[in-house]
Amino acid sequence: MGAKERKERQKTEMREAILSAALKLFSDDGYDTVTMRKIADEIEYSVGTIYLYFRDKNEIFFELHNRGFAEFFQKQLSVQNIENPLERLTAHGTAYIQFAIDRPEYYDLMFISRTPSKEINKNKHWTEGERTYDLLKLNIRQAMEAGYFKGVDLEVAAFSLWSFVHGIASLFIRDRLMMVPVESLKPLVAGALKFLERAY
Amino acid sequence: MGAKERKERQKTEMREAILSAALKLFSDDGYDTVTMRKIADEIEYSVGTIYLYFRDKNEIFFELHNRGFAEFFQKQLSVQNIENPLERLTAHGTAYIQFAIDRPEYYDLMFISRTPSKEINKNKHWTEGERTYDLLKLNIRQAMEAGYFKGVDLEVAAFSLWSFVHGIASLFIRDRLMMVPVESLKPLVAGALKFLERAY
DNA sequence: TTCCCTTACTGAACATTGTTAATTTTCTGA
DNA sequence: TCAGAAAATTAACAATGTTCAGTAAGGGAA
Repeated sequence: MGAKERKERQKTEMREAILSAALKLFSDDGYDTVTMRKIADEIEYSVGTIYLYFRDKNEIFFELHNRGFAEFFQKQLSVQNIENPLERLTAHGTAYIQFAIDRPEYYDLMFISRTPSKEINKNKHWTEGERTYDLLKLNIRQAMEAGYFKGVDLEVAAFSLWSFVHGIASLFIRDRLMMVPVESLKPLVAGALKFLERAY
Repeated sequence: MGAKERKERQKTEMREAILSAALKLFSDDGYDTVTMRKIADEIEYSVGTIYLYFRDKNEIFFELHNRGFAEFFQKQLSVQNIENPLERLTAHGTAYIQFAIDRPEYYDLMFISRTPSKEINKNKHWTEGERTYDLLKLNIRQAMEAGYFKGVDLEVAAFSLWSFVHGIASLFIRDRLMMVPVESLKPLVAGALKFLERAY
């Protein structure tokens, strides 16, 4: 009598297949070259079928945005075992930027593209973004307890640190660093993170 | 015998008209809603005509990008009379962010959108961006002479400061600041700039 | 097994986009 | 005035997201 359950399972499997296909295309050539027809070809169904599982293209990209965050959050957590709060914060920043470099399409979708922000604006609540922000605040709070950020408001510190790493990541991803030679990018980023420590 | 000259003038006037029309549409509803046909309607010519004056849509947006920079550079220069290097740098940052808030579409086109970066990549040289970057470096150098940024590399400092303000601007423009209430945005930005001063 | 209703899927069609090229209109200089 | 050049138009093309009438498949009851 598991007919209903099987139906459910098939439904999620199909959604899964669509998302995987979209992700594949998207990682290969960037998300603005992904078309509904290409996705349909990839899963070997017709275009119309996709619309039985997703309201529209935005919804697909919003789901991919969520997957990006899942992977991102893993990476973020991997530095949490570092004892020294200062070191941990900088490692946190490095991991952030490294994610942007390794997974530029994901980063773009999560923090730059307008595509998912329309979806986000509907519920007026960006769960994934907030979770990341909270982790950052946690690490800053612990650094504060260790004597850093004297006289600095927690919100201000979190906003500043996030803006800083996001600025680096998004200038890189959207190709606005032509004036710095590629080979000096890495030391520049490391230097910038060291520089920011002076404000801690 | 000024026929040739008149032709030239008419040509630039037409380009001008097209750019103005594009700018109008673009400021009203955002650049991704601007279509060639809407521009054509606006200037009361047919679509094809636009292609006699611009190679393609990218070229139009690249020109708008240049205009954005002209306005931007004006604003940037307006803080150059401030004597104190520290104050001047922070005013520089404030002016940067204020431009992004006042002219979000321009800022987006100049520093975020992929549209003009394709055009930029052709000559492999981003004149407008470099000019801005040089002004920033000038101000940092003068702050260094006044004793700030001890032991910091000029390139690192410039990269850091730019990333910082760009991070703020682009998170704002691309709607990724849902977790901060609108009313606290202004003090947050001011606080962030003050916070960064600690690293100077 | 057979029948029928629900569910799943298809694919042609639509409107909108940037871009092109053949055609028509306008201008210009002898 | 008129032929050649320049400017402008318009229909067309391919690609896009999305919809919907039609077709196929599935599954429970007789």
